[in-house]
Amino acid sequence: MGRSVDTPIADASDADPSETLATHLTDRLVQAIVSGDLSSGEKLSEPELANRFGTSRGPLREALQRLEGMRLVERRPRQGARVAIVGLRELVDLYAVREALEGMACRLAAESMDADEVQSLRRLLVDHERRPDVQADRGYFQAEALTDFHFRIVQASGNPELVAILAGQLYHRVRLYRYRSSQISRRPQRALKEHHQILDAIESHDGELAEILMRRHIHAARLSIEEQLAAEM
Amino acid sequence: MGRSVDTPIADASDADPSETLATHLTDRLVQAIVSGDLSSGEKLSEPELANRFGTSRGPLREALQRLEGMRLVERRPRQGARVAIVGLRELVDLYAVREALEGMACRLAAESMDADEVQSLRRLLVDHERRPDVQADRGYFQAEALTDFHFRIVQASGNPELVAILAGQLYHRVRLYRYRSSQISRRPQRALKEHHQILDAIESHDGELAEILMRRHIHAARLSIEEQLAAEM
DNA sequence: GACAGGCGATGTGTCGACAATCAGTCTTGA
DNA sequence: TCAAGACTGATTGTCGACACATCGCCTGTC
Repeated sequence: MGRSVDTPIADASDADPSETLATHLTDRLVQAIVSGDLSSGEKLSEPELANRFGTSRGPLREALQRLEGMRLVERRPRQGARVAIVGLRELVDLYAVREALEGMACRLAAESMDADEVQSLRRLLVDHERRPDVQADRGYFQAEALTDFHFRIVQASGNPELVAILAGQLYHRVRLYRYRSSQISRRPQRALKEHHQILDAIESHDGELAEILMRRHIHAARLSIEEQLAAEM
Repeated sequence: MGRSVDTPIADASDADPSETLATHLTDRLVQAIVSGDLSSGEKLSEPELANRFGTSRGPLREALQRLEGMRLVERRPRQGARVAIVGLRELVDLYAVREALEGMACRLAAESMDADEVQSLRRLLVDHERRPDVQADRGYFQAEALTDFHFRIVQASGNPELVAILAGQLYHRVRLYRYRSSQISRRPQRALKEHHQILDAIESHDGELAEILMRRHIHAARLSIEEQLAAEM
């Protein structure tokens, strides 16, 4: 299937051994969406995107299909695809689900995590502490930091169904929130401290406490969002 | 919410008004899978299925993609698609997630459900009571019954993210369990009674109690599954 | 001046075709 | 006899093309 050599778009690295074009496109589209390159609610034209990424509409359609599965885009039968809109209202619902799910994950993690893993997570938190934005007491939670700590706890839960739901779609949607600048995370120092407390509970294998702390941690963030939502109206 | 209200669809049988071939295929494949027509772990050949359903590989591929999103099939890059395998082990994890999520849904439903909806649900339970398999004290929970009661409570939660997760994928996977004959539901009469109790709590807007009862309800089922899993080994 | 209806252009849904890859079988050598 | 390698057949990933629906614009009429 002669991939023309003159395609200007320099794909990260072609000759995908176990990856397919659609997988690559999916990743790049996710990146483009959460980074804001494709803005919320924007119409996604298949021919244009296909041309932009140097492929045909086939793989691109498949990628869009996957994004729809992650609920990052919404497709209407003959109207095309649009980037999903995640506003404060949706974020509140998302955090409510996170509260239930991550609370559960945290309890499971506390029951099964070994000392090495706890050590590794502790180092992660120490790393976070040193970041300049945290030192300035703002901006901690966004981007990878959220994913890092929470994601690793979720993975440590040992429940693949749970991991699939949270890491497979919920987190993507959370990242899609368009104004994810400063609102979500109130007081980074505070959040970081809570992370330490959660890890303490995990370290002592106190599942019940770990769950309570994680729920409270997320609940606080949710309240902060709700407050902001109320102020907005 | 976002459903279009202005489409006065009189008859939506053939001549797809707002449906596409891929959606039809998705429904039929889901049906074929949960009904056991396509057995667990079976290899799904694209040409064969396309021929069988009278379409080309394009829409079929899209349908498979969606089934992968529901985690009803697993696709490996160049190896094709297989029907997912949901055994007792996976079922246990699934029920653990259900416990957390439906408990939450039940609390929300209790807080927001009005008298009419409660009435309607009560009628549903009375209907279930009259079914012969329930009278014989076996077989209650399977198939639509599960979907009916639980699904409607989930919908009443008013949290679209929650609905998407549970109704959009988790329930499909639960239905995929291959030996869903008698094991899951222990004592239908008992389960039915619990359903009534849950509804009672919802009726009196006691969210906390409703959540506890629902969690206990699902937890009992999970314990039953775990027991069976232990016995199997 | 505003609204309804027609017209063109773009886009989506669907199809068939081709190249690379994978699974299974057969052959060949030790 | 068994193992390794080559071959054949089928299947997947990808592409380009075509019909119909949808969107936006223009025109004509009230």
